Amino acid sequence: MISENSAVETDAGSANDYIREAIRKDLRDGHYRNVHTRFPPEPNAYLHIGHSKAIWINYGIAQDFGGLFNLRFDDTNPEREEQEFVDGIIEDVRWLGADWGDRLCFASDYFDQMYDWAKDLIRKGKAFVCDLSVEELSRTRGTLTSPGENSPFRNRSVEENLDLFERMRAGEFPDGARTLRAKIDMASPNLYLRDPVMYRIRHAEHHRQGNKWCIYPSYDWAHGLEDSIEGVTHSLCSLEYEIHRPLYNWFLEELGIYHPRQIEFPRLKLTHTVMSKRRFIELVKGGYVTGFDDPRMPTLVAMRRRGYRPEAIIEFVRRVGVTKADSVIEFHVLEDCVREDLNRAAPRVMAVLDALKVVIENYPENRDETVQAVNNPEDPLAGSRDVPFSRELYIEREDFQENPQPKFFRLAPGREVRLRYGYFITCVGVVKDDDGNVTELRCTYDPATRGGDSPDGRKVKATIHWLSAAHALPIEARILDHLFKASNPDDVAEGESYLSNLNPDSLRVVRGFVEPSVANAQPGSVYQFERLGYFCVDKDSAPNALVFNRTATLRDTWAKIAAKATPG
RNA sequence: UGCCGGAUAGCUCAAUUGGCAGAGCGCCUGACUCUGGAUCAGGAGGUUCUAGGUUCAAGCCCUAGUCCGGCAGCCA
Repeated sequence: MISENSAVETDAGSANDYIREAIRKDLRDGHYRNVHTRFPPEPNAYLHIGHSKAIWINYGIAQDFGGLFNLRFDDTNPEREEQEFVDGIIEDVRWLGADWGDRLCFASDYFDQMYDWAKDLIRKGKAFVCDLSVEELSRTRGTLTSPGENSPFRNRSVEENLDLFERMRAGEFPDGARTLRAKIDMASPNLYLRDPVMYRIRHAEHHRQGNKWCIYPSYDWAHGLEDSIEGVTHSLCSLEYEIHRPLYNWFLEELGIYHPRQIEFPRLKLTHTVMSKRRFIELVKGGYVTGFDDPRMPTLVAMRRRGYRPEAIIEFVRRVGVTKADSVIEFHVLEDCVREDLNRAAPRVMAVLDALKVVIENYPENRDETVQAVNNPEDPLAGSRDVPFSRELYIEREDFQENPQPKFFRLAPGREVRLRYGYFITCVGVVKDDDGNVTELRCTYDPATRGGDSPDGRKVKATIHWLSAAHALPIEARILDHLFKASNPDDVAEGESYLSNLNPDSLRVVRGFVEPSVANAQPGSVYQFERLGYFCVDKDSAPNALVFNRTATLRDTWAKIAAKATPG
């Protein structure tokens, strides 16, 4: 149980923002005795990264104040909603770590109560049945700068309204024939107060209610009621509902029922992506991505598939914080959170994505051995593993330059480097094909440097990753980049759509190799391929055909050094 | 020619009641290192949108502007 005092005295965490501030004041002033929030998605799409902000704010605040959090499906429009999305959303919210206890709620469960309350409003003379068509209603609503006009049906008697409303519910009228409207003020500067629609007729099957109803409540009518019924204290929603708040309050006041407080916050916006259901569908239908869970999409299913962990997403929304300013966050902030999380958690493994063969000339032909490799230098408990070593190896083509540029410290003719956890090797020869392409390196190794240390104390300037060619497992690596090349996909020339900003290189498929220790890795497992980045086993992966998504790159300081060293 | 909201470092955000404008990321420099990663240390970076006003004192309060965003579904 939440006592009055415990709620007030609870340390609201390190986060301090205008919402928490307002809640603290409400508790201090005795407006509410506890804190109860909710996340109310409509089950008409998969959740995206933007929703994680709403979840974090609602759940995080409930947590901070020792309060309760509900997961509620705002399923008031049967034409858009499906069970598939209910299931998907539940999975996503749980994955993020929000805990709604036994309070999994559905707005549609309150339809009876809402209907009764609507009749109360009719009896009070505060609602009426209107016969205007969509077009007529739109025309008489007025504009942003001019008042609307009263509906000719505005002064129907209570009896007539009640009768008509009951017949609406009974299914006597076709879709769109009539609506129930609140009677407020057609001259209000706030358009949402100009006799808003409370019920519309929709002869449609609801994913939970079946055909029980043919009238459905509108968002404005339903939402405050849902909050009130559930005992929500603070209804935290995004900024576009700010202008709806007077209406939210009006319904609760006219009904005289328990009155939660609505507070708004700005939506999360990210560069290099889009965040609307309509566009998700366009991207999928147009074949620009493979589905809602394509790892390039900003949906949570996609990010999960890509290897992002909930810890990283929570950290991201925490960093973004809560303010009233509407803003766009750089995508790299998210990536930085992902890197920070994975650096801590991901086991290291060696993989070569652009293989160059190396033959160790002084290593016996028929021998192989194993060397010990540390699984995660950030985590002493992660232990170590055996990695096979033999005469023929693969290294990254990029780790060799025949004519090394300034500040390039890796392999070059005559130069010695360390094979990570292996031996020091020196390049003694370069084999080329007829076109002059390097096809193979001839090297020697120093047996005394086994494990990577030289007994004579000599240093090498670089350590590179490698694979024993005979033991390496072939993999497909999907190198992912921003879906849109422009920071703002809507930044396009006249007549063009955001689709012209699609990044043609957002997916590059590469054939590479990985060490045998990951042979049985399950989809979802994330590794750091040493020096290459973080990679996650994709769901398309099979035991003999491993597929990895590149979750994120490492911070690439070499790219900066190379750029500086290159003239021009 | 409406209503509502916003504007502080490159970006995202802080700044008790009006009381020395700070942090994270990014950037630069250095240290260290068996990932050119990570980590650590240091540094640069501000006319707090503009113009007035109140005050001992203004990012904060007042006035007038400027710019940006949202709003005219029987969507949520």
